[in-house]
Amino acid sequence: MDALQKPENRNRPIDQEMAKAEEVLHKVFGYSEFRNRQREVVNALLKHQDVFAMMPTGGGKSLCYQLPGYILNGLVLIVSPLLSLMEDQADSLRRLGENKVRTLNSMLNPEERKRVLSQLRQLRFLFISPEMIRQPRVSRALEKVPISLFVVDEAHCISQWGHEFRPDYLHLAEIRIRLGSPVCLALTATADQRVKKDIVRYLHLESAQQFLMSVDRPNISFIVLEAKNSEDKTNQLIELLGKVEFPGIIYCSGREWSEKLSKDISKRLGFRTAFYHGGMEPEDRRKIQNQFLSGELDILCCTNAFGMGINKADIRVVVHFHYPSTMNAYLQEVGRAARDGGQGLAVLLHSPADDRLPEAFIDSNYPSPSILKFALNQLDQGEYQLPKDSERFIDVIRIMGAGETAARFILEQFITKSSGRPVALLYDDCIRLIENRRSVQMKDLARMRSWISEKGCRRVSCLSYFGEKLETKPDLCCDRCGAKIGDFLSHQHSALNNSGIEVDWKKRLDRLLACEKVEPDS
DNA sequence: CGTAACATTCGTACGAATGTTACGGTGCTGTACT
Repeated sequence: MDALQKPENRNRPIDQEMAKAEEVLHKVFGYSEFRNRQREVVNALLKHQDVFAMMPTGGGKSLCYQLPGYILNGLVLIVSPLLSLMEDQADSLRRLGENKVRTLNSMLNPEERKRVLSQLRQLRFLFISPEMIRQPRVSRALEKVPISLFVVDEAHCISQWGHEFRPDYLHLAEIRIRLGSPVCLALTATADQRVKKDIVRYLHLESAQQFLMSVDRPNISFIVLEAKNSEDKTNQLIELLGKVEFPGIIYCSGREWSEKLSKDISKRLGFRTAFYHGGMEPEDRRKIQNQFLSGELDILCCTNAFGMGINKADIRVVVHFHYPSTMNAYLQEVGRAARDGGQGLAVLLHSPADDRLPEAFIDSNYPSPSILKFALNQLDQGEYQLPKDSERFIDVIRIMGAGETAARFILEQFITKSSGRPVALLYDDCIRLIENRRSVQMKDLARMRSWISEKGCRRVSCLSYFGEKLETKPDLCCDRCGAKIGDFLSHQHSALNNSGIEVDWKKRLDRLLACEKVEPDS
């Protein structure tokens, strides 16, 4: 214990608070001691200080807001990006015996929502989306209730999604002020310099205590493989997967690719595979996710839809069949490997043809100048009653050729910036904003690309981007430091005889049968 | 960039060959319809 610590809070001596925290840690959570920097985070929150914490997934982030919920007076409000994540987190609290926990989202019918809003004073934890919390009816109800802690889980979403994809993320600071500026806790596993800056800026965390653990994962090795085209990449992938340990995740940039690779791997290697992307039904996504988590799948082929909130300790390999457009996203995805402390492998397959796709994604976030001009004029002339007609507006703009994100971007700009200003000025603002944002995203993309063609140590280069220095280099660091696929040969393949045919027929049969179940048509 | 779906062109005047264009990723929400 910190016996020398000064009692900094007059009403509640801090050591007494922390003694209480220890007690809750044992009695409610059943842990004998704090892990990582949980103690410091909890201590700061109990002293009513804002906290920005960066900890690896599985490092015990949830406890940082759960525990203070049992000591502070008032509601712990947790802003969470995904419905499934909210439900999972609420369930895990219920499993601890907590019944004063609710979620507030579109899965509830109107009566259930009303009931939750009328019960706020009796609750300890409320999970909510950034979109829901921004609704006037909801924020008005929350204003009337004492909020002990304003938690933003997966806070990198502010930077990664807030500017274009989910603009409500950029309005959390306003909401926080409206709720009486409660103590704020921002949590994430991965934040590069720019993401950190955005989190601080858009949550008003300038004076927050920062507990930032290193993003370095010494037990994950980095390898980049060059390929001529996608056929070459597929072959290299199959060859690779035939050698290394699983389970593994293959990230690709298209839904169709995830399905195709899943079928190819299953056909050519007999592995238990499945695919996962945003175009699937929620039940199917849940089913596949559970199968992967419980070890019923060897390989999961997916888009970037998969992974947030996923905590599977024994993932051995993460392959990027296409590369993401930021180092932050890359490290986030790679960081899902080897949480158990065993050896992990991150392989990026690169072919020249891949280089256009990320730019196409960036561009699809914004409308063309002509569509922007047309849309703003329509809105300005009152062609649409907002918010009633917003979906009709989105549809019209999409038919003109803009993506949904681009269409919503226009609407968001109009709603937040138009009041009483000439539409021409708003147009100029939008053009300037688009240029700025595009250049920021292109810089991130350029950084990602330069990492791929990096001649020096990939770990050193990656860490420097996150503002860190490499302390000690692991033996199997990266391809530039001499690591090769051959260093990661699976023990499971010692069961292969010289002809390459697996001897363990029972295992092989199990796998083939499982494939039938996952993909009945192949 | 690569692919697929559609359009145009050629001559085998209705099916094959070639040309053009659109698309690619992440999720919340409310409301009106079946």
